[in-house]
This record gives sequence, C-alpha cells and structure tokens, in this order.
Amino acid sequence: MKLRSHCPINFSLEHFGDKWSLLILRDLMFKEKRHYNEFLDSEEKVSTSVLGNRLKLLEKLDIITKSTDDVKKSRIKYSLTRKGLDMLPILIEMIVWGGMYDSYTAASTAFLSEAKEDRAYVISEIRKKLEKEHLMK
Amino acid sequence: MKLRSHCPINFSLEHFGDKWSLLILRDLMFKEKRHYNEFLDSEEKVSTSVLGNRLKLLEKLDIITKSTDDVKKSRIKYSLTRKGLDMLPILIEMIVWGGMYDSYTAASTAFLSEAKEDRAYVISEIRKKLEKEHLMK
DNA sequence: TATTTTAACTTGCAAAACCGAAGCTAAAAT
DNA sequence: ATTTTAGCTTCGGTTTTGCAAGTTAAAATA
Repeated sequence: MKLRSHCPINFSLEHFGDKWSLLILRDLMFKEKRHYNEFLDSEEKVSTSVLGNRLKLLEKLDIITKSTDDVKKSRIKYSLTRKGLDMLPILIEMIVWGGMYDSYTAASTAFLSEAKEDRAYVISEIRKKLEKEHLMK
Repeated sequence: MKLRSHCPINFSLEHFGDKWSLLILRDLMFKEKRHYNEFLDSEEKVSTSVLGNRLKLLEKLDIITKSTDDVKKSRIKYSLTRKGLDMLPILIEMIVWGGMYDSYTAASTAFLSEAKEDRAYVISEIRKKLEKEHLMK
C-alpha cells in the first residue's frame, strides 16, 4: 500500500476513507453484526460485490479478522482487531456530529447527550464490551 | 440531497465521506489555508476539477462559505461555518488514530500525546483560534 | 499600453468504482 | 436425494472520479 502522504488524516482516509468501509465498522461496533449476510441487509443496501471487496480490504489492513463461528463451524465470523477497535472514538464523533445536524437522525437523544457530556465513560463502556466480544479467545 | 438512511454515521459519511473533502477541511483547520491555489498545492495533489467540485459541494452543504478576501477584493477566501467547525473532534480523532498506526507519521509525538492526554483542552484551544479566524466579522 | 501572470474555475474524456443479477461451492437442513 | 443457507466471485452496464487542457477576469509587469 502506497500512501499519498504521511499526514495522519490522510493515513486514516486511505484506510477507511470510503463510505462502505465505515458502515461495516459501524455494524460491527454498534449493531452486533458478525456475519456476511447480516452486513448485506443493512439499511443502506450495500451490493454483495462491494461488500466482499471491502471485507477483504479491511482484513488486509488488519482492521478486521475472519474466524469460524463458535456454534456452526462452517460459518465465518468477523471480528474487530485492536487496530479496528481503536477507531471507536472516530465513529463516536461522527455519531455526535451526524446526530447534531440531521433533524431526522435515528440516534437517540439520550445517547447523543451522554456521548457529549460523558464521552470518556461512554467510550470506555462500549470498548469494554467490544473487547470482550472481539478480542477474547 | 437524498440520504441512504438517517443513521448518524451514514449522515456524516454522505456529507464528507470521500477522501478529498476531509483533506480540504484539514487544510482549513490545521494548515491555515484559505484560498483555492493553496488547497491545490497540497502534498496529496488534488486535481483542480476535483477541488472545484468539492468546494462547491461543501459550500452547498453549509460546511464552508465563500467571501472576498480582506486585502485583495478580487480574491476569494474560504471559511469554515459553525457546522464545519464542529467537525474538529472528528479530525482530531483521525489524527490520533493515524498517528498511532503509521510508523512514519508526520504528526509530532508532542501533539499526539497532548491530544490523547488532554483532549478537551487541545480541542478548545484550536477551536477558539478557528472561531476567531473563520466566524468573526 | 501591451503582455504576462495569478486566481478560480469549467470542460472533455478515459479510467475506476459501483451495482444488480447471476453463478459457484461447500455445508447443513429437510 | 434435494433444497436451503452462507459466503463469496464474475459479468456487464451505469455512474462517478480524476487528470489534462482550456477559459475568464483581474492584477502585476514590461
């Protein structure tokens, strides 16, 4: 992977600076989705070809990993890596901004005000949960 | 503008979910750039057609505004709106993430550790400065 | 005064990305 | 033995992107 520059913002953008990648991350972080078909039927209707492509990319960038499902061994489970999990604050800020400027936002006002007033706590709680579900065993 | 969904993350992505828009915002926030030609010679080499297009888009979305330059009245000066300024925390988190995972990052370790340890202060200081330069008069 | 340069775009076209439908493979359920 | 589920890949058409070149109008220079 060749970078256009080593500006940290550009570095981030070259990792997930497209619409679909971040929506997959959102599904992993906030919607408990872990499987291909679950990502497929998101509200935003990603096409299966784009989804396959992005999953592969995110895996290559070490933001997510694949493993076999705990119950059905023929099923593939996607997990966040630590690198992926560390993106949580970015997503939280995007929720806050989007929630603030979209008058029809789907975000609950309860979540939005807690994220604003007690940001560190909200992040650490979500993070704790995600670490348990994605990084353990 | 028709949204794919009212998920706050998707809302944010549909506003600036492409590489170039965020690089323009970065230039406005952290590189003191205010004019077309300054954006043009960024390290990442945006093409003039893309730049023109993005500036127009960001203006339509009320993230930036155009005005005549203070000294030369034939020159156009770009400013952040409050809505654009409110994106600062997102950019900061992207700097932190990019700075953490790029071993050749251009971000100074001083800035990175201050942003991590004293985030609220760093943001409010930058914000204060940007408000003065972009929102006043 | 004539010519060049600066500034901010616009246009045209090729390349890349996207999207929907169809196909493919292996395991699981019926 | 057949159908369904899961996770993809491939195909072709449409849309979006991005580089190069051209445009316009004001300002600086000769």
